[in-house]
Amino acid sequence: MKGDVHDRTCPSRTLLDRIGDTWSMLVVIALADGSLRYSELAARVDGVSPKMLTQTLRALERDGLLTRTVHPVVPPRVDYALTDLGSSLLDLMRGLEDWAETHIGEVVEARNAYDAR
Amino acid sequence: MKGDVHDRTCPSRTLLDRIGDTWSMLVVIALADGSLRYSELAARVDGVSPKMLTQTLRALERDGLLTRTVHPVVPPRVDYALTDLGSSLLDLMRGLEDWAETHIGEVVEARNAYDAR
DNA sequence: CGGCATCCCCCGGGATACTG
DNA sequence: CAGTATCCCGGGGGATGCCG
Repeated sequence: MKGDVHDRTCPSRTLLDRIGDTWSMLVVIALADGSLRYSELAARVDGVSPKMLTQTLRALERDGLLTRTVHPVVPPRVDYALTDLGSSLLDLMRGLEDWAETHIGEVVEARNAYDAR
Repeated sequence: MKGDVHDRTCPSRTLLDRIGDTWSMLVVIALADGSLRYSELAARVDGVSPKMLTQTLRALERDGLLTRTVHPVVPPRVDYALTDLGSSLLDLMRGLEDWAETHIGEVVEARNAYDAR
C-alpha cells in the first residue's frame, strides 16, 4: 500500500510534518551512532526545551521510529535508540542537514538581496 | 563556509525549518517539471489556502529557491519556477515524499499498537 | 534523573471578503 | 487572475514547579 502526500486526507501528510520537523530531524541524527539517554539528547540537541524534547521523543516512539527503554535503577535511566524504520530515515535526514549547511551561504545572500530591494 | 544545524544560533537552523515545511516541500515538488502559475499551484497543492500559498511562495523566493515572474497583461499572469538552487533540493524532497508514502503503512500500524497499550 | 502538569502568551494558519 | 486585508480561534511552545 502506497500513500499520496498530494492528497490532503492521506495520513502520509501527517508523516511529512513529523519527519520535516526540526526537532525530529536533530533527534534522529543525534541517535545515528547508537542509543542515548534523555540527558545526553538534551545536551546534543542544542536549544531544545525539556517539554519539546519529551514531546518529540513520544511522537517518534509512537510512530515506531525509536524505542524507549526504562532501566529500573536508582537514579532512573532511560535509553532511546532508533528502530530499523528510524534508521532508514538517517540518509534522508543527513541529506537535509548537509544541504542546509552547504547552501546556507547562498540563501543568506539571497535573503539580503531580497530585503534590500 | 559551512553552517552547523546543531548550533541553535546558526542560520542553517531557520533553513531546516523552511525546507522541512510541508507546504514548501509540496510546492517545490509541484514545480519539478517546470514553471506554474499561481492558480495551477493552488490546484496541485491540495488543501493549501491562498494565504499559506502566497506566504510559502514569498519565503521560497526570498531564500532564492524560486523566481516569481509577473507578466504585464490583463488578466494578470504570474509564473513561478525553481532556480538552480531550488532544483538542487528536488532529489531530497522526492526522497522524503517517497519515504513517507512507502512507510506510511508501518507507521500507522505502529501508532495503532502504541495507542492500544 | 527523567519526566509530567500547569500556566500563559503569542502567532500560525484557516475562513471570508475585498481589490488592482 | 492573483493576490491582500481582516478577523479569529486553536495550539505550539517557553517558563516554572512538582513528583517517583
